[in-house]
Formats: sequence, structure tokens, C-alpha cells
Amino acid sequence: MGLHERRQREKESIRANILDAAFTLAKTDGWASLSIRKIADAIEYSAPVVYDYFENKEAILFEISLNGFHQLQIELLKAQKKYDTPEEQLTAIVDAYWKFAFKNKEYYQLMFGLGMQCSGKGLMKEEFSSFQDMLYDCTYEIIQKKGSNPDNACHSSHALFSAVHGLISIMMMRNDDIPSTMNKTTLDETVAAFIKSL
Amino acid sequence: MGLHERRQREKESIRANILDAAFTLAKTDGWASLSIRKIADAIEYSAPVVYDYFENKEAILFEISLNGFHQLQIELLKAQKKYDTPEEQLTAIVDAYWKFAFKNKEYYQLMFGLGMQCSGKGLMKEEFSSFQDMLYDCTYEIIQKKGSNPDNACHSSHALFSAVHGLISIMMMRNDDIPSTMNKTTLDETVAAFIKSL
DNA sequence: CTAATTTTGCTAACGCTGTTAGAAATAATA
DNA sequence: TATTATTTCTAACAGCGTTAGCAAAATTAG
Repeated sequence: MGLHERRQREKESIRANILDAAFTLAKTDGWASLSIRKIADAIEYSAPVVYDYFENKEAILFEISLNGFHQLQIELLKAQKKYDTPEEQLTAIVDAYWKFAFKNKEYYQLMFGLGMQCSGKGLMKEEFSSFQDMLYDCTYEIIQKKGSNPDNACHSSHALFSAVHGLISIMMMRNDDIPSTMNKTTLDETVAAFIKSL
Repeated sequence: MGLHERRQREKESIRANILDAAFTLAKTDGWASLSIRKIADAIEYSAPVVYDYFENKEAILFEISLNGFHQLQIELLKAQKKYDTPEEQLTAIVDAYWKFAFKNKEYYQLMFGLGMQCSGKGLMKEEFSSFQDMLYDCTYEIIQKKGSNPDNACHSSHALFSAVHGLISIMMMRNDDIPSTMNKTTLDETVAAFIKSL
């Protein structure tokens, strides 16, 4: 009687195909041109079938963005584990964040609503703040090590996150009239100055 | 023979009405729900008339975003002129930038493509960089005054711009699970730390 | 193995979008 | 007044997200 389970697996496979197709289409043609009908074409079903698996288009985008956040978190943890001191960890985490953003432009655009209608504005909680949390932890440790006032850790780490996200946002939105090497340099300098300032 | 001129003025008035209507609609219902037909309704014409004044929808958004940049520039200059020292000017400029962003959410979203399809990605030049230029000038002056190396002024001011824009972007995209007072404090601290670091 | 029932997937449609073609109405000129 | 130029409209095209309702297929029951 493994019939139900097989059907279940088939359904899950279709669901995954929808997400896959949507993301692949976005990578080739951009989020703006993504449509339910194109997704349906890609998975070789008619359009209404998509609605058996997702409530609406936004739900698809939201789930893809969650995937993005999870993938990002994995990268960040991997980077952190490579080092022991909070200073090195912080540098590595920011570096991994930067790399993720540019290796996965479509993810980053979706996750933060850059140049596109954003999905699930208020719904994000832990997913959204994992980077912030990691920055906070490192910042707190560094401050403690230095014997400074740890009350500012929250503000400070938030400021660093903003700076990193801002740098990435600007780079992504503008059509590279700024050399991308400069931005990476600016990032590195920002992180270095940040650590020193604690 | 002032007939042509009157017609000319009428046409310009319709053009202005289109921009006005578009912006007003955006302010009440958001950019996502803005449509050519709604604009046409608002100015009491049929939809195709809009295309006698603008090539397409994007051209309308682009022009509105230019208005936003110009208005922002005026605010920034006003803030700068209030002070004489570059430190005070820098603080005032950033403050004016922040205030503009939250007094004119719709402008800022359009100008930087926050949570919406952005208009005229590559076309922006001086308009886009007026804030950056002003930050640079102040930064350069402060560095010179302090006798530091002015080669870093470019990177430094760019970093500050990123931090400010990042802070605003995050605040606008998230549904205020972060208290807005904290962000303003973070901003002030960032600027203060920035000046001190030069 | 057939009959009833559930599940699945489709076509067609609604109301919306940006945009264009072409006709009708209005205004300006000869 | 007749002709020409301009203005403005309606209708339409192709696409969008989404839903209703029917046909086909797969599953279950007798």
C-alpha cells in the first residue's frame, strides 16, 4: 500500500519542480518577466495546476526567498567555523555574505526586494536576521575582549549590517559605473575600521 | 498669434498633470498598483493620450524619480548652507537625506528601486551622485583639516553613503520590528564615528 | 472485473495590465 | 466655407494572475 506515498512523492516532486523552474527562469530572464504561465510551460503542465501547490505567485517567491536565506545561512556558518577569533570570524562572515550576494544576485534581489516587488514583507523573522545575529555575536565578543561597553554592540552590529547591505544594494542597482574592485576594497576597509572602532 | 503658445502651455499642463496624478496615486495606493489607465482616469482622458506625452510607463516613472533627485538635492544644499565647518555640514547633509527619505518614501523607493521595478537603471548620472559628491567634498575637507591622507576620501565617503542608504533601505523594507528611534540613533552614531575615524 | 468515487489536469474565462491601430471628432488654416 | 492638421476616442492585441467548471484519469468498493 505504498501507493499513497508514491503519489505524495510525485506531488512533492512537482512542487519542487515549480520552485526550480521559477528560479531558473528568473536567473535567465530576470524576476520581472517571470510568470505563472511560463513556470507551467517549463514543468509541462497547464497554468492552474500551479495553484494546487501554491496559493499564489507571491507564495512561490516567498518560498524561494526562504531557500535563499537558508543557503546564505549555511555559507555564513561555514565561513565562521573556519576561524576562532571573533575578529577573523566577523571578517569571514561579511566576506561570505558579500560573495553570496554576487554569486546569487537573483536570490539577493528577491530576499531584499532590490528592483523588484518583494515577497512576504512582514513574514521574515529568524531567516532575515541570521546574518545580523552572527554579526552581533562577533561584535559582542570583540567588545568584551577589548573591555569596552557592550551595550553598544546592538547598534554597532546593526550599523555594520546596514553598511554591508547598502554597499551591495548600490552595486546591484547601478550598472557598474563604479569599478567593482573599489566596492570590495571599501567593504574590507569598512570591516577593518569597524573592528578597530569597537 | 499667441494661439500656438496657448496650446503649448495646455500640452505642458497635461504633461505635468500626468506626472502629478501618477505620483499622487503612488502615494495613496503604492507604486505596485499604479497603472496607465488609472493615471488617465485621474486626468480625465483616455489611456492612449498618455502616450502622446510619454513614450511608456517607465518614462513617467523615470521623470518622477528625476524630480525626486532634484528635490533631494535642494534639501541637501539647504542643509549644507546652514553650517560652515565640514563636520557640521556632513552631519546636516546626512540628516537632511534621512529626513527626505522618510518624508518622501515613495520618491525614495522609486529612486533606488526599493521593493519595486526600478526606472531607468543606467540613465542616472549627476542626479544620482549629488549626495555622494557632497559627502565626498565634506570628507575631503575634514581629512585635509586633520592632515590625514586624502586619497581615502573617495572610499570613505562611499562607505558612508552605503551605510546611510543601507540603514534607510532596511528600515523601509522591513515592517518595523526594529524601533525607528534605534535606527536614527544608529545613524547618528555612524556619522559621528565616521568623522572621528578620518 | 465492473461501477462509483475521488483525484487530477485541462480549457475557457474574468478582469486586469501596457501598448498600438485606426476611426471619429475637433480645431486651425487656406 | 472647404481642406488640412491635430486631438482624442474606442477597440483591440497580447500578456498577466487567478478562478470556475468540465473531462479524463486513477483509485477504491462491490
